[in-house]
Amino acid sequence: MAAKKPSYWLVKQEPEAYSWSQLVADTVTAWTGVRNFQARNHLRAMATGDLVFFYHSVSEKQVVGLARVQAGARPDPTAEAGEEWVCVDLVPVRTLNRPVTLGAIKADPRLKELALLRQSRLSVMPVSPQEAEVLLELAGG
DNA sequence: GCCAACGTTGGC
DNA sequence: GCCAACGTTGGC
Repeated sequence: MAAKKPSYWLVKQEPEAYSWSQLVADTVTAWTGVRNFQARNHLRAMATGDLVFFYHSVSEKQVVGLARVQAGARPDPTAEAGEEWVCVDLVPVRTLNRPVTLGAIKADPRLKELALLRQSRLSVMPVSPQEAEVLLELAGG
């Protein structure tokens, strides 16, 4: 049976809280602490092998890396008992050749529907295959 | 530092 | 169930 094509996602984090370089150093991290229902639903929809753009918010405002979902959603160990938050395990794939800045994303009409622009506070969001292709192109391959 | 967007909380 | 108040996020 052929492997299912991976879906693409984007996660947002302030580099001061947890940076891409920290993920590279850790080699794997549990993406815990998401406390928003919409973001949680996106986490739940992630499958092993899906690819995840890593965006540094606030101080940098740029996509800096590409990660992969090592294991799909499982209960978030940092959640209070009785709550139903989930997390996924992310591993770094590679650092982008060139970071893709928020300005560059805004300037590209092909990315105008990107959830990052339309819902600035959402921290986990889907990226269409077409949008992923554009992001990778802007990142220099 | 400011402010807009938006999610949550609590009074009614 | 509505909505004002409040807290947080994140761009500028």
